[in-house]
Amino acid sequence: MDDGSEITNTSGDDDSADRKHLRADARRNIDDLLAAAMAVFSKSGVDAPVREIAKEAGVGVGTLYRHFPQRSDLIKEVFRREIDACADAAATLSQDNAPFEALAKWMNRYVAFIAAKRGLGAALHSGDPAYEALPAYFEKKLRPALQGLLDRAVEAGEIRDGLRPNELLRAVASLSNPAPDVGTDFTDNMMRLMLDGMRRGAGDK
Amino acid sequence: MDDGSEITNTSGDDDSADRKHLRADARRNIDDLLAAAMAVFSKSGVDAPVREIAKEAGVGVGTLYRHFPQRSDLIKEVFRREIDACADAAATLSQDNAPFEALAKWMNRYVAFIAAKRGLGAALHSGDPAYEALPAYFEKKLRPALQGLLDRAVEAGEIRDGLRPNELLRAVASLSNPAPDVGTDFTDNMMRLMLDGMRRGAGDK
DNA sequence: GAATATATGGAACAACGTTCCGTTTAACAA
DNA sequence: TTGTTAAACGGAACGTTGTTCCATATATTC
Repeated sequence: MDDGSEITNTSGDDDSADRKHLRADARRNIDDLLAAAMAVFSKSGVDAPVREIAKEAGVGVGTLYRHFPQRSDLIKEVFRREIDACADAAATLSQDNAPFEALAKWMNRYVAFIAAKRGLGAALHSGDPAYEALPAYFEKKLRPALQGLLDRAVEAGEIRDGLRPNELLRAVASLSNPAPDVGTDFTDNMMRLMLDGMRRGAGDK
Repeated sequence: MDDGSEITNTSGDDDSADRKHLRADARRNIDDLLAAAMAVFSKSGVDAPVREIAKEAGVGVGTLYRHFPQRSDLIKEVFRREIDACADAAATLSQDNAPFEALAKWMNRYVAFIAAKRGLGAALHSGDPAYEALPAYFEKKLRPALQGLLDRAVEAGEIRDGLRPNELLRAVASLSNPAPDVGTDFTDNMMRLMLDGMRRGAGDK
């Protein structure tokens, strides 16, 4: 039943075990490549040429392919890290803000993450099996993060109960990938609308 | 205000005017190319190589590019024709069937059209300006077609009033582009559900 | 049937993802 | 420190893509 398409199976930090018996230059190059890929993707979209990423990282394409045998492996790893960062931000925001404030800030964080990824949606729906595991990872990490924020805001009586995190995530993802005919602040407006709608008693007169 | 990205402006058949002063072999090759493209797209998806289409049509790539200066021009023309055919089917179905039956059959026709186009969704959301005009053409041709079917079914008292054709079209398009984790008959099931829900008094007990 | 504008085919180009392999270098034992 | 060696490196080279170019072929017209 293992289709081999799971995202690098890192429950916690067991990839640092893999990294331990890597040569020092290899570890450094992997880090440089991921940083370069992140920069290039946000500048030129996920369709950016492999050579551009290698150049930005200051390594040859051979080195890139040694660590990421396929272009999609690099994309997946970058997204995995960004998803993790986005999920982790929930805890931090929750500590530093009032419940609803934390929720609102995290939603905007999520919007920024999705919106910055030009071409990600296209890649996900391309039918390429290399990306099949990404949506599952999205949900696995992001749903609990959002769930925690929702629970806290519900307990504080700031938003209403029964909101389904998966639906919110999907809705935001759709709204952040706007059609070409709508304005740029469309997403912001819809987000404000959604957040207002979530407030307790929003339906009352 | 003309952004030059409109779909070939064919109100009626004014492209046959263009075709008139084309050489006979050119006309024949254009037809062969469109037929070949249609066949290849449905067999290998819209990402199929240009050379494969040229070979299927029995012409050189030079000939293909003479008539369709960009790959996307060929794609757009194929879809324009299929959209037209789908819209025209509404009138035929309306004549040969009872109102609700015609509506149901047309919806399934639309589902088949969308589902057969592997990679179309990705192309539409790719951000490539070459495809920007397609959604508008979708709506322009398909909305009136569906509107007519809805009106007739409403007048016959078979479905309820107030259904918005744009929403139905968008919903069906989304449902026909299923995520990889759902089964193949997902779309059929959802379509049946929607059609049942449209029936007059579907909400009653 | 010649003259000519038009259309054709496929070699050639640039850019892409990916592979290959001669060279370099980090790691470790002596 | 030095020598040995497995690991990692860089970038030329390959195959496939979209697109361009132009010498050749062929409808069309008179």
